[in-house]
Amino acid sequence: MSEQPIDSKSVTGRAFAVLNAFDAGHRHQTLASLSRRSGLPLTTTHRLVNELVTQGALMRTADGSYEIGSKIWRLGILASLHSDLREIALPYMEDIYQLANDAVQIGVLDGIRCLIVERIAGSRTLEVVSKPGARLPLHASGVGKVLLANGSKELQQAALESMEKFTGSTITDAEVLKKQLVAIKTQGFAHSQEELAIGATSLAVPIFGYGNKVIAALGIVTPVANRDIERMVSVLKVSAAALSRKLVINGMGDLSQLV
Amino acid sequence: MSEQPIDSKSVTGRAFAVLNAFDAGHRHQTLASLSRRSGLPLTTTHRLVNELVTQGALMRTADGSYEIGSKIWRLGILASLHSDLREIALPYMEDIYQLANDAVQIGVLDGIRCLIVERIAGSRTLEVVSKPGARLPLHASGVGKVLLANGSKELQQAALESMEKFTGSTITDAEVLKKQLVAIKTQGFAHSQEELAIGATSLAVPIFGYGNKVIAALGIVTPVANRDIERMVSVLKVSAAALSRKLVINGMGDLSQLV
DNA sequence: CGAACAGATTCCGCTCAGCGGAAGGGATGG
DNA sequence: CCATCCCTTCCGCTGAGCGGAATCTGTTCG
Repeated sequence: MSEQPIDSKSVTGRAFAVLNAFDAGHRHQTLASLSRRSGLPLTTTHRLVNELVTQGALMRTADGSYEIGSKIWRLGILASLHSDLREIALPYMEDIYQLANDAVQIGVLDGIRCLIVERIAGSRTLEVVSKPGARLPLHASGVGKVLLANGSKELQQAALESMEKFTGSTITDAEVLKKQLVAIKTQGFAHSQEELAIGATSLAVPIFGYGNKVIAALGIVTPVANRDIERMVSVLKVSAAALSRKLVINGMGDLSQLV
Repeated sequence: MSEQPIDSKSVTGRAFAVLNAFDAGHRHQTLASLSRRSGLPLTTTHRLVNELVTQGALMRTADGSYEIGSKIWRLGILASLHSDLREIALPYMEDIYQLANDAVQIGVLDGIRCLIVERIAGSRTLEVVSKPGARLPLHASGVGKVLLANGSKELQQAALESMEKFTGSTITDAEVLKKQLVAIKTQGFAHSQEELAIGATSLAVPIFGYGNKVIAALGIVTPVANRDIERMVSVLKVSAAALSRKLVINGMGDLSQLV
């Protein structure tokens, strides 16, 4: 919520302080707002913003506010995190979607959160809780749990220390979660029932890279929990296995693109 | 191909000169390559690149080369060009995909090209000719023709002057194309048969914004031309109409996000 | 195996681009 | 009509950024 800890030393640092003022909840901002959120003097912000606009990194909308420009978007899709994964994974995700008609998503580890890198959903699927770019908590989402269960000791410890409560079903007891993580690792899938949002149940399985290291998680989100879990887990596992193989073949078995 | 015309005046200008050195064909680059393509001295590039890496705008891969970092990607998906359109359009695209099983894509006008902003395709659809971020020629693609047919006189003139030949079927005669554009505008759909790539036929219809202004194009790409065109055009038109309405309702009837 | 090359990195003194306080417009609204 | 908020322009000071030169590393030749 508050000011970002920026190093306003270099110009690029300042420029990115401005850009970092944008997030999912602040996609349109006024100059003054950018100044406040970036912690930079208004005049400096003004100059930087103008420069960023001429570069196409920012856009001025009709109402005078600013938003991220198409240049940044076009650069962003070149990031292998997105580009490579998407190209390879989307077809498999489509196939799952055809079967399940639920939202299908892929997440990777990003700090102690799960970054949703790709997601598809039709018009009949439930409201979006997690769009691409969203960073879900590890302890309260299907994809998050998969990554957590296969993560390092340090990661687990860090995650277990900060378990925010989202719904009545959110697990906040470290011991309970620990047991679940063990089960998830042995059974090969995670289940989250309204732990992040009411009315959203999710199922997720790991995606493997080089040396069978877990590099991402593939999951679905269902409005209600009345699905045949066994069957869906099988479907997910089959897809994940095929996807894993393809990723490794295409030299993408690493994906250490975590900020 | 050659050096970009950059204004290396401001630091941001230089920084973006470096970033602009990346494109779909140059996703991984060495420092020297970046220096060459950006037109900046090696030392300067070196310093800028290091700063961009600390900002998370660039990433250094295992082999020492650089690529676009996740920070840029995360910022990019905040661009309304992507975010808004995607959120609203994807469900409709899914529905079309379910019916047709062909690649479905949406493009907007970007200079004298058609920028693919969203695209979905399953594992059984044909090889990717146009991923998101791709900039297709207006005269040789379904979506492009739709935008061109509904574009300004100036746009048409500019486009008609630079008609590159891609396949044997690519239209390069301005008069022939002009006639087609008239037909496209009256009939409300465009058809392109192997004009951009062999084995790729596309069908596209306009998406309307405020005041029935054409703001984007919705199209499908089929491996072969043996489809029932009439039927698919109907499906596309129905979806485009619903999508158009929804876009206007959600205040996105403008989309003048063209570089 | 040493020469020649291409890329990456560190160093450093000069200078001009960037800085931001101050002041001057517009809007909105009480 | 004054108060408040946001945006924009102006301008003199200064240190951040600049890039040539030198060094280091790894690769490809004859």
